[in-house]
Amino acid sequence: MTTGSGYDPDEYPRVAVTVDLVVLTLRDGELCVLLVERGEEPWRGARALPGGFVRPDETLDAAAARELVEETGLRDVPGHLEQLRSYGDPERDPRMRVVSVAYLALAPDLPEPAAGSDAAGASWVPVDQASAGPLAFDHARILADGLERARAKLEYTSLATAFCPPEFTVSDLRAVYEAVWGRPLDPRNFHRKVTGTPGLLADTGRTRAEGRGRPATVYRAGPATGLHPPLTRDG
Amino acid sequence: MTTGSGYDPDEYPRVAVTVDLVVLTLRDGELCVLLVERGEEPWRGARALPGGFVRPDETLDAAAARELVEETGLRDVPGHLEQLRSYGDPERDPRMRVVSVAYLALAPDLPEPAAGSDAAGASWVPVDQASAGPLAFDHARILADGLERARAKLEYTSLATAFCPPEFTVSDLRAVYEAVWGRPLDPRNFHRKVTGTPGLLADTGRTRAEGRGRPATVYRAGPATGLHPPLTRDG
DNA sequence: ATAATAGTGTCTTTTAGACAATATCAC
DNA sequence: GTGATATTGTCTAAAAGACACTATTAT
Repeated sequence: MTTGSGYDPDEYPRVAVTVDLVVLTLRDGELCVLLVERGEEPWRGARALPGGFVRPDETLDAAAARELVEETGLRDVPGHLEQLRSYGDPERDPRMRVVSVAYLALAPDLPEPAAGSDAAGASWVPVDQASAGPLAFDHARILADGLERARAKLEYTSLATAFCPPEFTVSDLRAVYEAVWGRPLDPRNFHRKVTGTPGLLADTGRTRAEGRGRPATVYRAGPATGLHPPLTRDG
Repeated sequence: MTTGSGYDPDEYPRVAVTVDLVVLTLRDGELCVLLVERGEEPWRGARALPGGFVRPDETLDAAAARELVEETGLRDVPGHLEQLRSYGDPERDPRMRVVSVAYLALAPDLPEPAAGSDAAGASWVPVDQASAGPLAFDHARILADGLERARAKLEYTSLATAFCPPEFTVSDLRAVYEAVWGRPLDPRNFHRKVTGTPGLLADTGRTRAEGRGRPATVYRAGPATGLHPPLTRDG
């Protein structure tokens, strides 16, 4: 907005603004996205990203945070939430002009949305399956953009810790990278890398035994937000 | 958009959607941004980013491209145009709820907008000055986000060539990096780096003498879009 | 003991960055 | 010639990636 000559709100076309969410989590070492099943036309029965209208006095970030809480059925969703990009092709929704501001959320392993709650109908779907099957509207494109953003940001930020619970081991963190990037990493080089990045990990002084093998040191996320130098996914 | 139960368009608040442009160019080796002076309230007399309403049957990208042409007064604007992010705080425009989808445009040295044209009132302002002085609405924030995006993308993409005319020398390209990052780079290491990146530069076989010194080889932008490995600005 | 996972050390290759040296122009 | 810019080469330090090796657990 703008230079333009005076305008009357009524001159301008009605546009609806929504937020759509790409919510990613790790379940059993697999990267999953939260999808809902549409109960009505258009795209009745198809899977879609969760989302909804932005309310009159709400910021875009607040609308995304509200939808995230509503659709997961959790009071407080830990992790990370950031704006992804906006989608506004005139024909993306056949009912009216809808501009959607998409958000990317990353969360640690969350429970399956409860059947009785508002979040019923939402479920975690492995991203490979979600990307293959059809999705409502332009949500396949939004999901692809969200995945690419997540994959890229793991390279040069500490974002992977958003997929972990408050306390985690280096192996937990490596499992995040392997799931998001879809390829195995060398445990020894990975360990040296992340423990050698100042401020990334805060040692709790404790260890945790997970079945066989030497117990792993337990860390919390440190204050660092960037990775210098970055981890690389191409290799 | 989503899951929700049926809705009537009239239930939802009227929202205006605009595009705002952060148009960057190099003038005399200085990074400049295109600003307009507002002729009316609110923010009458203040400088603002160019922008305008998205038309009913227009994609967001098309609206941004149209505004770019209108505000520069050029038929065809070379360079690069990409979506930056959206801004939708309820109070960002006192007149009504306005969600702005910001775009980032990078262009080679463009002429001063002609006084008689539609683009009159627009002018190129050095970014240091634009960032310092007040801007209308939340445009200071949008400008800062655009600059950060441009600075970051020079590291790992071939975007710098968008600031150059179709044919350019390695020195021209280096001048882009130095202007955008605001720091000098070693000409020798820079030369080795960019000429050694496959697909970044296409040799025209010609050279060009610019005053004193050995004539430089003239290149065109090659097919490569990414830089592997990246150039680094912290270094 | 054996298998499994955690963590350390070592080596090679690649790259960044500093900077010497050479090439080709204007003057 | 001198001075300026372009381009190539050389050296050092840092980092990536491969992988041997040690540490600590369960069985």
